[in-house]
Amino acid sequence: MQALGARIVGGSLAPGTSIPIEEELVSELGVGRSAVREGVKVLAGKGLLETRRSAGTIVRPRASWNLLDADVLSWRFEPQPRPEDIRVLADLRVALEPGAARVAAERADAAAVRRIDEALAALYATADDPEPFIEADLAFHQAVFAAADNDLLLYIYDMISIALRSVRQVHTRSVEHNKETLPGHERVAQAIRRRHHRKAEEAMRGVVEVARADAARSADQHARLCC
Amino acid sequence: MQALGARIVGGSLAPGTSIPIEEELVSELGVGRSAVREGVKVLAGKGLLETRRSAGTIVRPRASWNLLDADVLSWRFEPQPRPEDIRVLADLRVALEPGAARVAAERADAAAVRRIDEALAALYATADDPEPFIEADLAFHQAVFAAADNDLLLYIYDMISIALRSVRQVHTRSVEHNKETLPGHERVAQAIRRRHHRKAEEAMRGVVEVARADAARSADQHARLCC
DNA sequence: GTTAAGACCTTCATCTGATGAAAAAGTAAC
DNA sequence: GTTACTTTTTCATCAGATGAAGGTCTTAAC
Repeated sequence: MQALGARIVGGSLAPGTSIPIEEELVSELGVGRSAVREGVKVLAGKGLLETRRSAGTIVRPRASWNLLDADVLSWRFEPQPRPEDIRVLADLRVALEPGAARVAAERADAAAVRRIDEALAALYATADDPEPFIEADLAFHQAVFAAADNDLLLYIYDMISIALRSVRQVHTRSVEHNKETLPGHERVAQAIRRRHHRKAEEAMRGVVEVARADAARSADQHARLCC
Repeated sequence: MQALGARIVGGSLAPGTSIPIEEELVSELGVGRSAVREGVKVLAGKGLLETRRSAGTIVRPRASWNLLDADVLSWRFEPQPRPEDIRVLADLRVALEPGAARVAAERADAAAVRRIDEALAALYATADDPEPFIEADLAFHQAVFAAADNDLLLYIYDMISIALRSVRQVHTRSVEHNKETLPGHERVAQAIRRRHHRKAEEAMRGVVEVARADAARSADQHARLCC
């Protein structure tokens, strides 16, 4: 399943083409027919494959893939995310997070606010330490999504955080840079605490717009350095 | 797969409990062991199940389900969505769509703008006809998401539209009501056409806030009528 | 009585072989 | 050239066997 999935999402098995027949996969991957069939069925369940009797198994068009499946996201971002994917991710955050912060300000109960404040404290506590800071950052944003009391929204953020973890190595975040982001996060937390949805949204927009600009810059540098 | 998935998402197989062993499912569902195993594997791929050797197969906690999987969403919203799920869906649109419209205004190319205008025309053309109007409405919002040039965002909307199709029967939309929503949609299209991201966002917020208020009202009425 | 090592049992994991069904491809008749 | 038939390919499903991993139970030593 992993082998096939990574090949499809990675692009070496293009949509529309048919994958080797069961028997060939058995010998190629060195497993039994049952294993092949179960793997193919799982990938079909994720929208990557479609099996047709007597016509083989073909790779479905990208439009029908479960793009927000944890495995599919990993195969897409894991080894080295493409610059285009980094843009997509940054844009998605800009589109989503301000609105999520707004709903969080509308729906947050006392416990949710407390968890956001704790996450904010962890952010301040780790500002000098790049690695833990990234985790604290992810935890802060997750706490905001959790405050919106909406499992679909929280699920989307969890998938985004999978991708963000893969992208973070591209970001060359300095300690100074981390500290600069603290006031923005503080404003988000404060607005949610005061149930001020407009301010929560604007504060979060500030945070993710900065992140998007950073990502664009990092992607540029990265492209210049390695190519 | 369908039978088990619907039972899990529907709640009659609670998280943490173990499902019947393979042999029992074989006789219960009237299929072979291979079919059972393939189905269980697919559900495991969607995060609903977890198999452990010698310990049976258990239902995973809700937090690890692929909530934005098309099948999982169908099982959740299909027969009759719960009022709580309608709220979740309406909140998700409020959180997501204004931001998506903003990014659409930033990224839309000429072809994307044209497709939005076509969808808008279809909206006007079907305003007197409730059923086609709903489809035109879904198509308009999809065109906006498509304009953002972001496959993850578009995927999220496609999943939302699956849920919206199930919810629409709850909405008792009148022809007058439909016509009242036209100016809002017009404003969204115009703002995107003019690449005015702030206005696109505000216009879309107006549209989805109205939809949220309608949904809340309909859910109330529905609850009163049937219980 | 307590404890720990060993046998045993349950259950999923995987392989293999066989049969069936559906669709495509080839073939022959007209 | 078209149509109807046959063959082949390939997935769908069932059934049986073996293996591995984890839990449970017995039993014997202390």
